[in-house]
Amino acid sequence: MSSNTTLKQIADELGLSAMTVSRAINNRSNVGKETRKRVLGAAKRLGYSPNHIARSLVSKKSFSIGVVIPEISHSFFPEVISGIEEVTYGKNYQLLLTQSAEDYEKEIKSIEMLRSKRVDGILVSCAQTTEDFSYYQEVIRSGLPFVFFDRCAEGIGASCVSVNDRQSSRGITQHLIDHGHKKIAHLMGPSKLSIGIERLEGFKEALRGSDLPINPKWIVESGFKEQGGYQAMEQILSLSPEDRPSALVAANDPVAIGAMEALAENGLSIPEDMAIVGFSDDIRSPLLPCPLTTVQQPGYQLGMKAAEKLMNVIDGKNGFIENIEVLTKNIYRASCGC
Amino acid sequence: MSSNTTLKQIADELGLSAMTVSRAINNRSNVGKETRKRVLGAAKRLGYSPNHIARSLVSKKSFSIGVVIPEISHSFFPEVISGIEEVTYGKNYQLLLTQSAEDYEKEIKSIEMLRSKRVDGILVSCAQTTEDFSYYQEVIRSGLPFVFFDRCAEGIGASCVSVNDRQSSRGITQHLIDHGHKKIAHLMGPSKLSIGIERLEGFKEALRGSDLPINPKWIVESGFKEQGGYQAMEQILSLSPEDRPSALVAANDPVAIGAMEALAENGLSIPEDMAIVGFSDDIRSPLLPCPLTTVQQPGYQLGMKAAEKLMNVIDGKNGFIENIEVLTKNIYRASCGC
DNA sequence: ACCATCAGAGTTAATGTTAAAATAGATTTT
DNA sequence: AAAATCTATTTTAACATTAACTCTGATGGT
Repeated sequence: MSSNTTLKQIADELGLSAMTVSRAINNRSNVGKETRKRVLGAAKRLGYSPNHIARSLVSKKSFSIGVVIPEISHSFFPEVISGIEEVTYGKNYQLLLTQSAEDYEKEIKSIEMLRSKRVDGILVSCAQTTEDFSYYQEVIRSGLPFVFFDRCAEGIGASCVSVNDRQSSRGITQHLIDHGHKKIAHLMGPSKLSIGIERLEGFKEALRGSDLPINPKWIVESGFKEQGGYQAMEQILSLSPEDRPSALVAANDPVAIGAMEALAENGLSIPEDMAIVGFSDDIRSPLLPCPLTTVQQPGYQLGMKAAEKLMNVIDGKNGFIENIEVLTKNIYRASCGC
Repeated sequence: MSSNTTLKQIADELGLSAMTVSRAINNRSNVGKETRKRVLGAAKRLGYSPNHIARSLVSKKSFSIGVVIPEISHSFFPEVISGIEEVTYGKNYQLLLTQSAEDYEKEIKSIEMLRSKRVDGILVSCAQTTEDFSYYQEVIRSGLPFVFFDRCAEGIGASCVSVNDRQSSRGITQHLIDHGHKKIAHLMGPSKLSIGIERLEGFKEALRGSDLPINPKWIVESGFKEQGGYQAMEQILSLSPEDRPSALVAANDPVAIGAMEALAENGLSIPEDMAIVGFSDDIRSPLLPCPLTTVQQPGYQLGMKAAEKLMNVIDGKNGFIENIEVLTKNIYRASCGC
């Protein structure tokens, strides 16, 4: 931190007390007109910048909020961050952004540091590898405002803002059923995260609703990235042809894209040999060789809702624990057979 | 900020002074073995989290650095942020991320707040609309470590990390010339930013090098977004057919994509009626109806270099002002005629 | 002429932490 | 046995700001 002008320096220069200078600069009452003018002049001349750190120490308010995300360069998260920023900027908060890189250890270390920096609240989207939520619980119990978004841990005392995963998953699966598919697979997300569980449940609900078989061999954990999708698809393709599904619900678009690569390498065509639907409407999805049918998640809106909820918790108004769902929209392209 | 355990509380509980507790927790010398054990135990039990704000006030070091970018959801910037994070995380710094939304006012307000929060340094990529650099100069003069990346203001006393814009622009323009084009247009970036100027200069150098005409009507300012590209293209298409260029160098890929839309709407085909090259290798570029030839910018690497330079300035080692260039790579696809 | 009121200041103390100096007791050196 | 050294600890002050109180002199009403 570079050397900076202080209130005291301005005060000495003008023969005033620090308190009067503070009052003048913060536009409080009980400062003479002429005095205020002199103070503001000196502040400008000396390039005064109020020391927010000292201010925070006194006020116990940092006007920073921590944001923990798994990967910045996954097109969905920048959208969410934009939404968060939109809300927090309006309330004069700034974002301390940390990336977990899908690594639980790094996630914990980041949260610990954010807490140490006395952020006024934290927004977290869990890493793929997160399975132990005890540290979260400790933080939440300490009273630090805490809201999950997109990838949530449920039942540990924090609100969660996500899309209506179960319903959306059921809906997009139903769409494949409507196309006449009876053998449908699911490349599922991490089984410890709500998002993984909910999408799986929605998938199962749709199958059950149409009395279709739920084949455990057709449910493969794939994570959230292209490579996971590729590997999961290979696993499914290793089944004998008559044992193979005819359609596939992927945990998200990157996974679907990975799966498509595996199919292409095996000379199979979409949607004839295998219909595919994704989740998240990646920026690439409409441009793929076979454009991907998917569930559009309003990332920007989700970010806004999460930030609004956190602001409410911080302000102590409507800070109760709740699950907020943002509604998705199906985008029908060619990969489902439409 | 939620109520938190303090050193003093731990000290009182154990009948020690705050200083001893501080030393125990920070693993300093001159603390008895047994005492240290008791302190660490109590700290854990009480859920102690060191108050980084108080620490910063004393040490004049916040271990936060400010990052100001124009748009988070432009695929290039998340890459850069990842690179920055990679470097800063290793040195225990965290990122205060702010988005200017291409708005100069917001940019200034953000920097002012970052300065107030006493970040240890600032990384800035200028907004499109930034034309007045006097506030930057004031900040730089105040001694706050400051590094520009990607979109720089030159000659105002700060280092700049960018790609070799001029050379790259010359190279990709040359490629169009090699394809036999003689009438080449340029949709240029903002004329106040180094990136806009350098790419224009590189473009001109290539034309001059082959004794081709530089037609002012074929140089249109387009900003950095799809819409700007669309509008600029329309302007060029309003020229009489014999007055039109046969090829186009866009300021970046989004601009090229906007231009392609305008061409498609006018029933013109790429690359037959108009060859196009872009800049930045957007994630969409390989997937376009006519895949876009472009210049790949190593965003992650650029972010790393920028962060490393800033760390050096902060540490006072090799903090001299310099322009660092990260090298690009041409990606040849169909849009140039290849 | 007296008291109440009020604007425009100043003073003190507090925020949580750490650097630097001081102290007390034990151990070693001379 | 006195002096020097060392270890474990406490004390004091400082970081920049602000809340809460206090002080001073002017104004105004009776």
